[in-house]
Amino acid sequence: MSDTKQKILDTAERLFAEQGYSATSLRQIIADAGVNLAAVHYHFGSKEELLHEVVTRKAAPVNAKRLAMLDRSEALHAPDPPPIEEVLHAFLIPMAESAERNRQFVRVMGRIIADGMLPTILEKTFHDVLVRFVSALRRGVPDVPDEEFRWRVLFMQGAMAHAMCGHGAEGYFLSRVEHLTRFLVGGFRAPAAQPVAATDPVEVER
Amino acid sequence: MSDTKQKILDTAERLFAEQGYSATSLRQIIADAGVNLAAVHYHFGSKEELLHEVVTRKAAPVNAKRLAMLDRSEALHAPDPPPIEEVLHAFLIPMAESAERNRQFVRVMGRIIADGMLPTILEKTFHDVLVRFVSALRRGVPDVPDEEFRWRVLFMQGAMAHAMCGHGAEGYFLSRVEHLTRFLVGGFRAPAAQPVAATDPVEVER
DNA sequence: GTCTATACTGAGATAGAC
DNA sequence: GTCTATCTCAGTATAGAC
Repeated sequence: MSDTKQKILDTAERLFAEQGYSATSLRQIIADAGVNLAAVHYHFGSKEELLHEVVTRKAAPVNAKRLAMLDRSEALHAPDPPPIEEVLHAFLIPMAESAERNRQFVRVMGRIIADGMLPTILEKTFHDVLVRFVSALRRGVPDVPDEEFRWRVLFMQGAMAHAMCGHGAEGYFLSRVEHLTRFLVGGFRAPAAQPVAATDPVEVER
Repeated sequence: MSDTKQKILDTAERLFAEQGYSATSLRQIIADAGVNLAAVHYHFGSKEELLHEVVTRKAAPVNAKRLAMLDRSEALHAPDPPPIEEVLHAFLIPMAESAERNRQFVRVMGRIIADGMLPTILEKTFHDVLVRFVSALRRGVPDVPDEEFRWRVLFMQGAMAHAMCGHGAEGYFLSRVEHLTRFLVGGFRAPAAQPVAATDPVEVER
């Protein structure tokens, strides 16, 4: 990789982590990196593609570790599905460990979410991983109907996103994983389609 | 309210719902509304303030209904805390009903979240409501330690945010409320601070 | 008080010379 | 591959008409 490209990537990662994606202009990046503005578009095409490369460069090893942990967990319990605690751990712990080693990465991710770039980046970088983990979770809660399960996956994504960028994104990420896992396990294992509020007087009245 | 101001608000709400906040330029709004660019800054001061007024105009009655439902629920169960199912319903149902009547509002909210404007808008518009509901929830799960509870509130916010803007934001919002309530109740009532994965072989190995 | 016309600054993107 | 110059479009600010 050319020296120019490397400098752009490193500088962009630092500034995105410090200020967020939208708040960081290409002109600031190229000034700090000491390169020319057009070099960004030559090497990356656009600001969004630059962000994409910043993310994937760090996310790739995390995702590899996630899949490795999931593989082991599935092999260990085969032919039964692994308990969803383990599935969630396999997803969350590699990210948390990366966060301890490289504080900047998780901050970039948090900033992406806060900047609303999540859907674009998420689909490009995490699609394959998500598919694997969602199907593992699916096998772990066989009693939950399909539609309910799909909703719960969506709720889980929201909870994870907030967990990552929430206030105090500095502190011990591994302890946060424990909190989050307990919460998600409770949510996924909750009884499905029970008329929870059938006798709810507040609701009946409306 | 002046006709110009009204036209700007209506047009902005429609375009924000259709395209999102960042993707909608002030120039597009004023072109569609048939007013002058400077009128926006005269009446609202900035694009962000315009969004703020678009949101509060619709959110105010929703929040009022939320608090009314919570009041009734608390009075009904006093001196005991209301079950968290009812608290969550009191929060979610008014928004869902508003969504059925005015599809555009919930789409604006979803777009705000997707655009990352959530923290700013949320604090300004929903702060008081959030305080009331969080303390009601707190009383509903007395066994959960404080720190764990605070995390769960954060996870809940994330799940709610995703639930609102998630794919299929068109369909029956009220059924979505039921799915979400069950998930959140499960998460909040999950056993706290249990070493879920203490014997997790995948984790022990690291 | 309201609104119009216009100018200012900074953003991302691009064409073309070297 | 790299860089200069330029383009378009954004949000914002101001002067002044009614």
